[in-house]
This record gives sequence, C-alpha cells and structure tokens, in this order.
Amino acid sequence: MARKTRDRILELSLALFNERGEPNVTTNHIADELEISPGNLYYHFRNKDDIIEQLFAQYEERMDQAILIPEGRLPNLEDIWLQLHMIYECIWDFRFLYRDLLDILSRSRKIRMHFSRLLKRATDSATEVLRGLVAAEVMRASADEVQALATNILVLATFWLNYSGVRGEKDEQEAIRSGIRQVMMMLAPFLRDAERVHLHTLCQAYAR
Amino acid sequence: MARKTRDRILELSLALFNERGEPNVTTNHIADELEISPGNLYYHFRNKDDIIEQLFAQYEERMDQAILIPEGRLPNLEDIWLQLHMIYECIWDFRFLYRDLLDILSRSRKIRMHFSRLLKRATDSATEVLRGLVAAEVMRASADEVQALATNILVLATFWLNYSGVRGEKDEQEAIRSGIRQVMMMLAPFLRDAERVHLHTLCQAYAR
DNA sequence: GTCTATAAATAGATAGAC
DNA sequence: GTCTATCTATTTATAGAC
Repeated sequence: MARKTRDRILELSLALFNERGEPNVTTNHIADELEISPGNLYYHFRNKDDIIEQLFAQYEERMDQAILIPEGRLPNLEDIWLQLHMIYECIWDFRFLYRDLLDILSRSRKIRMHFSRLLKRATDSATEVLRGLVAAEVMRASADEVQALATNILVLATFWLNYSGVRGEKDEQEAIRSGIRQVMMMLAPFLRDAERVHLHTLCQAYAR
Repeated sequence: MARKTRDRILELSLALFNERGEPNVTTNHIADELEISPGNLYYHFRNKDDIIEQLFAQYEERMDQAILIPEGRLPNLEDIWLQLHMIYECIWDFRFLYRDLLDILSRSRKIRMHFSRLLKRATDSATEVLRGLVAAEVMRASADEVQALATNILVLATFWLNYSGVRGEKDEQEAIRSGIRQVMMMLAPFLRDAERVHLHTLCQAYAR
C-alpha cells in the first residue's frame, strides 16, 4: 500500500506539470486533485523538488533506452527514424522538464549534473550513429561536420517541442512528426544521392 | 524627472532578470536594490508583468533592427555573419525572455502575440536571405530545403544560448561565437565549393 | 499511512500621508 | 513622485491526533 499513494502522487504530478507547467503546480494542487491531505503528500516526499527528482530519474532511464544504438551492425536511415521517434516521445512525456529547463536545473544540483551527463551521452550517441552512416557510405561528412551536426541535432531535438509549442502547435503527433522531418532535413545534404532520394520518399510517406 | 526613476527601474529589472532569472526576482528585490520603496515602483508600473511588457517592447524593436535585410543587393556570407552577431547580441541582452520563454508567454497574451509575429518575421527574413544566396548562386537548395533550413536556423538561434548555458558555458563572447559557427555549419553543405572553402576560412579566422 | 490544523515565509499589491 | 505601513493571498512545510 505504501507504493500505491506514492506512485499516484508521481503519476499525477507528472500529468499536472506537463499540462500547466511545473511552476504553476503547487504541492497543495497535487494533494487536492488526489483527494489526499498535504500532510500525506509530505509523508511520501520531502518537498516538491523531491518529486521532481524522482520524475527526473524515470525520465533519465527512459531517455537512456531511447538513445541506445543498434549493436553489431551499421545504422541506417530507418534506425534513425525510429530512434528519433522514441526520443521525441520521451521528451513529450516529460515536457515539463524542457519547458522550465533552466529553472529546474538551477534549483537542483543533482538534476543539473545528471542532465549534463545525459546530454553528453546523447551527443556521443548521435556522433556514433553519424559515424556509422559515414562508415556505411550512406553519408559523406568530415569529422568537423559530424561533430557540428551532432550538436545541432541535439539542440533541435531538445528544444523542438518548445519551439513548436510557441508557434501554437497543439497536436502531439504532428509536433513529433515535424520534429523528425526537421532533423532529417538537416541530415539530407550530407547523404549520397541514392539515400537522399530514399529519405525524400520516407518524408513524403510520413507527411500526413 | 518622471522618466528617470521609471528608466532606472527598467534598466535594473533587465539586469536582475538576466542575472537571476525572472521568476527569482520580485518587485521588492527591484525596489530594494534601487533604494526606492515598493509603493514607488507600483506608482510607475501597474505590476511586474507591466515591467516585462515594457522590456519586451525594447527587445522587439531591437530584434526587428537585427533581422533587417540589406536593401538593393543580394546578400553574401559576411552579411549573414554580421546579422547573426546582432541577433545573438540581442538575445543575450534579453536572455531572461528566452530562459523562461513559455512561462512569460503564457502569462501575457500581448507578449505571446508579439513574439509569435516576430518569429514569423524572423523566419521570413531568414528565408529571404537564403533565397538571396541561392539567387546569387552562392548556395544550391530546393524550395523545400530553404524552408526547412530557415526553420532550423530559427530554432538554433532561439535556443542556442539556453543550450550553451546548460552545458556550462559562461563566457558571452564564446557562446555567441559558437552559436554563429553552428548556424554556419548548418549552411555549409548547401554552399558551392568555392564558398564552402571561403566559409571554412572565415570559421578558422573566427575561432579563438 | 493519513488527517487536521496551522505555522512561517514570501510575493504582489494598495491606501493614504508627505 | 515618493514613502510608510499594511493587507491579502499563496506556498511550503510541520506538529500532533487518529
């Protein structure tokens, strides 16, 4: 029974944070909607930041899965497509983190360090995938270009849903689709002709 | 004398917002540091959001200057370099807006609409510059590629300083330099060979 | 584990004197 | 224009009963 209330708090907190933005959700709001007392909430968590840290741990675990690279073979364009999908879905499900990223990071040294390391792992992963594409002769790029491209992909993926939200996009699926398309368009000019055509076909098929 | 206190409030608010993040600066903090009373501050501004709206107006005017396109001739790579510099400087000087962008936009319909229109103007401006480069045969890109590229440049420029901050970069000038390099690296694969070499030279010269 | 009651701190904002 | 004093509301957090 201990786990049950604790888990309900985490689940609802995540939903409210995503819906209204973390700064606009108080511990009392959470308790109210769960129809438990504030005291009860504070029995399960030290404070609001404790809740956020637990949610961050879930996020980090999931993102680490999403950035995993296929083992034992070179990557192809479809791998990247699938990987981007998992990454954007994860970002969407924990979008409150991204909405107020700098505030959340400034409040918790723990989250700041974990996020910073995760960003590093993600950049390394992107770099390795790109190198795989070069090795598979799917794309052509210098070492400098691969590094700059990996960084740009990270920035784009990290902030695309924010940008898309500012522009007024409400539909999750469409926001994710367009996010993937934008990353792919960044890759396109480095692809060899055959793969560039292939990508173009994938994009067409994917557009709604 | 009326303008003096009002302007001092705006000036210090901007400095404190940028330094500590807008949510962490209260009207009382501002009054304290100016050594005026809270009541005096509220004589000059209706509330905190009023201060933010006035600062946003300054920001919008400056950004509209920064995204202006050279008239009467086709753009070249140096134009873009200079333009990016002015844009990043402007973002830096009003970085509090970007740090808590979605919260600030969600609180003020006025700022939300102005920012949304500014984003549109900036995208149009970027698109026109890219078309100019295509027309000048400096770069080669399809209409679709130009549109996707313009969007990606906007996302990158909008969030680069945030990203750079998350990674721990503290030096303004270096953050701006690297932001320009990242945009240029996105452009590079579309450039014709001669201009690509030219860009590479510019980048080398620019790196510290 | 959960509740009630409430403390303690902070933030935004206003009234009225000078 | 500016200040002092203060009010109201909100938020986080805890003590102690059940």
